[in-house]
Amino acid sequence: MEAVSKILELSPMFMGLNELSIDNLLRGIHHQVKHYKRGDIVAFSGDECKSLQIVVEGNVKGEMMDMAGHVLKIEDIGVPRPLAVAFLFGQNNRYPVTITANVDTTILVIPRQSVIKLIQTSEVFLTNFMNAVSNRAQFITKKLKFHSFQSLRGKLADYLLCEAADKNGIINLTKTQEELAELFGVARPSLSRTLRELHNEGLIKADGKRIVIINKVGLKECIEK
Amino acid sequence: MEAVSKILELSPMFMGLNELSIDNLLRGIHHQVKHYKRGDIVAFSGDECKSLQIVVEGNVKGEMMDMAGHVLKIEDIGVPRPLAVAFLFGQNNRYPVTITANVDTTILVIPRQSVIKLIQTSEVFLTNFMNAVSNRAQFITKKLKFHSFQSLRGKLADYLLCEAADKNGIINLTKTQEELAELFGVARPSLSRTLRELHNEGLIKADGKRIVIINKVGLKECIEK
DNA sequence: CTTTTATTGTAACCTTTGTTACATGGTGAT
DNA sequence: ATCACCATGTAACAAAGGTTACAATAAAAG
Repeated sequence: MEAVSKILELSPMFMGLNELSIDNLLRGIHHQVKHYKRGDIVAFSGDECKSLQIVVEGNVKGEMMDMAGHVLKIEDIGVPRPLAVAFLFGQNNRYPVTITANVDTTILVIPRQSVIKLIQTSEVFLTNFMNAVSNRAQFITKKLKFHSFQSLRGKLADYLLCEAADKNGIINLTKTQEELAELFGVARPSLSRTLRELHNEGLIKADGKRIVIINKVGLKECIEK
Repeated sequence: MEAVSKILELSPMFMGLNELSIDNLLRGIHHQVKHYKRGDIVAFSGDECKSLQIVVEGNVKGEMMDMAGHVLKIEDIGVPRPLAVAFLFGQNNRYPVTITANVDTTILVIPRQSVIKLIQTSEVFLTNFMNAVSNRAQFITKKLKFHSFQSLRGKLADYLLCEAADKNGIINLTKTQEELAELFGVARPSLSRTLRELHNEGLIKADGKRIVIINKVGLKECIEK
């Protein structure tokens, strides 16, 4: 716990403030620290969002899901990033995603009222907060575009090219196909099939987790810009 | 022009302030008024977003599009709503959509620097701005969910049920099928087909622009919650 | 009241992705 | 080594939606 403000120094919420100032700020407001075990649900989609939460240890994932069990993974959030920044104010203060701890995780919880106090007290925090909310909107907008216009082939090409950037075309997948499929919002066999197609067409060489990009230009052409 | 602050009184950006205070605020900052003719492009997707814009007359639409000419309409924005609130700060200050004037339109333009000044000067404006950015993020999140999980059938059912709410099941479509298709991000004949299917299945009675909901419960079951 | 243009209906066919099911292969625990 | 458990590969088939093309209407313009 003693190291929390040290960690927060690097957080989008507190960047630009030094450890001491952060300590002082935190001392003036209500806040608590919560611990979660791997697999614990931090927040359910639809829950009311009453506090700003900052991951100070471990990491969590946020995913949307429907009744039929379809999952769309939005992102992983690790140290020292905030959760649900864009759902603390405005008119719909409910988590749009379910937040699950990927590993044992510690989260700093700052209630809305205290966030307001922080905003009023620290101009730096205000600026950070505003930027963070804007960044969220921009991030989600990018997702919307990605999922609305990109075919599975395009999504995969885009992903592979990103992963391979400055690693001269060699990728070692860290995610399972199941995870990737959720990230793209598709069924796992579909992903597997498309991967195979890219392979058969000679654009990539896929062998388990190891993927080598053979034809970068061709792969780029798969992305519908 | 004399009426601008009167209009702004009702804007999400200035609500809670009276005409006089708004006048005073505006007098202290740089701003301009721009006029657009019906069909004019107010901003291209990808343009840098350097100013807050508020529609004071007419209305505009925002839509995403890809190279292949596919269009996803995001929304119409009319008096006295702001444009691009979430893209003024944060790291990616570029319009994610192309903004087009639906009719002759007048827009109040407030450069970023002046917005910062407004935020610093008026606590009400600050609160409004923060809420507006949050609302944007929430709105886009809802869209993402809608497009990711809902089949065309579901989108249509959802739309019809919303349109018919408190009009006891009778809808007079104001949009053309072309427009609806863009709103749902699908091809026009697909929309037409699905409409016909719902009709044939006895869930609705569709005759041109006039649609009557026959089986509300059945229609609700089309929505994948 | 025509003529023109925009909107709607619809069919045939194609492509993408989902669904289900099962085989294969790796990996860690006992 | 053996078992249990994932992750992966893959095939057959189904479903959703896109594409193209054209006919039938409706609406606006003259």
